[in-house]
Amino acid sequence: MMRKNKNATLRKPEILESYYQILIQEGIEGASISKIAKHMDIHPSLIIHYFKNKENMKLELIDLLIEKYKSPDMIDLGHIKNDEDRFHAFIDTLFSFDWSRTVDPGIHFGFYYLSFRNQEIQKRFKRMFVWLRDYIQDQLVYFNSKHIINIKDEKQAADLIITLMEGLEFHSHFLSDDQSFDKFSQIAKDNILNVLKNNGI
Amino acid sequence: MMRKNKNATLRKPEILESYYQILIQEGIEGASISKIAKHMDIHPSLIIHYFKNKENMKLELIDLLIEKYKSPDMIDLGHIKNDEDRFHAFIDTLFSFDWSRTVDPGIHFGFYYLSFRNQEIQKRFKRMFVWLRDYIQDQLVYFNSKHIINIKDEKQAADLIITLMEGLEFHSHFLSDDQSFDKFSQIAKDNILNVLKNNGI
DNA sequence: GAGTATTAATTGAATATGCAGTTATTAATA
DNA sequence: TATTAATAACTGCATATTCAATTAATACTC
Repeated sequence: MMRKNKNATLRKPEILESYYQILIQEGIEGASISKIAKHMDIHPSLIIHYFKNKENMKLELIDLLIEKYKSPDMIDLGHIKNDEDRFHAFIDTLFSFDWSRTVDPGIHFGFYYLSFRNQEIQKRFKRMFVWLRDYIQDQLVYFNSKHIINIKDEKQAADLIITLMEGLEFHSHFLSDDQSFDKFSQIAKDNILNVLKNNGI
Repeated sequence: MMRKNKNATLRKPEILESYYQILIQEGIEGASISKIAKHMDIHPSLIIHYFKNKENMKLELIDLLIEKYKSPDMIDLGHIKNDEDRFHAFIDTLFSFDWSRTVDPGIHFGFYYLSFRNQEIQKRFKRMFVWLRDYIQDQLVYFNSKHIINIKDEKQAADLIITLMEGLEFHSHFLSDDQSFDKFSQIAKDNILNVLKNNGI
């Protein structure tokens, strides 16, 4: 059996991808180094070789997933020239099923949970949420200046949007019967549009 | 050293309380049977004796915490006779720090997370959220009939309130600087009051 | 009410398993 | 040849759970 040697730039993403898959199947508690290794048909030590320890691997995966979440092609709406249209596309994207599922919600949740006890993980998520808030705020400032919306405090509005976005995740997980994400997301969107358009904040 | 024997009705809640404490300190991954036993100064086998296995113990703790969350003294506002006052007290309670912290948020989150992979846990939380939604809906129906609020769809309004409540938890965890829960909760409340009072849903 | 049988609570010791991580060795590559 | 990739074998440790033995509390009888 020929042994294929690869280097870190190839191997590390491969390992992280397998880690992610095992994570989906087995959860955080169940995703052990040996299971990942078995899934890749390599020796467990090789994973240690590349990441030194499990904690590092975990953090690198979180970094990767956050970058994936920030995925530019989803939120780049520059091709829509009409401001009103672009505004609606913007809101639609924020509350879209696709974007909320760029990362498996179970995994997302798991890492959120870990952030309560792990400062490094918390730091990363805080950074991500601040990035998101700032991004939304910037957009709102623009749309406000163009009188597409009518608000006084763009930062507060951005906060409210994030609150609704995250609450929606929750809600659709626990109160869903069937095709509920779209329905709930519509309620949330109607609400936020009402706020933004009619000087509600 | 005298050994004090207790019976199941005393011992089981004791164990669950210790489990909860260890859970806060060590997280779900770290809360092992032996750690719980050590904390109580009893033998690990005794825990198995009462709960048969760890999974059962987990489920029983979740049931206990959910009952705690439904704590009637916090949401029983019958003593407030004026409808308008009671309505505001109702909203204040839903978005209050105290209620959201009846259960340690880290633990709450941890079990939410487990519900993605554990059907039994998911069932319990779904039941809890349906209970909460129904409860809120009933209240809204009453306040609507008394013209304290003005809405068309009480169920949708209840859904939106839960979305905001849960989103608030999130938000305050990840976007907090200092005294932020109250501030964010105020934004959420202002928003929902605006919706409920002005026929926004 | 003393003594005894029964049941429940508790412990002790042991088991098998899986875990993350270490060290040493071999193979490929540049 | 030097460096990196990969494996192999192994360590120590913690885990949940089992089973048998022991102690305490309770119920029953004389």
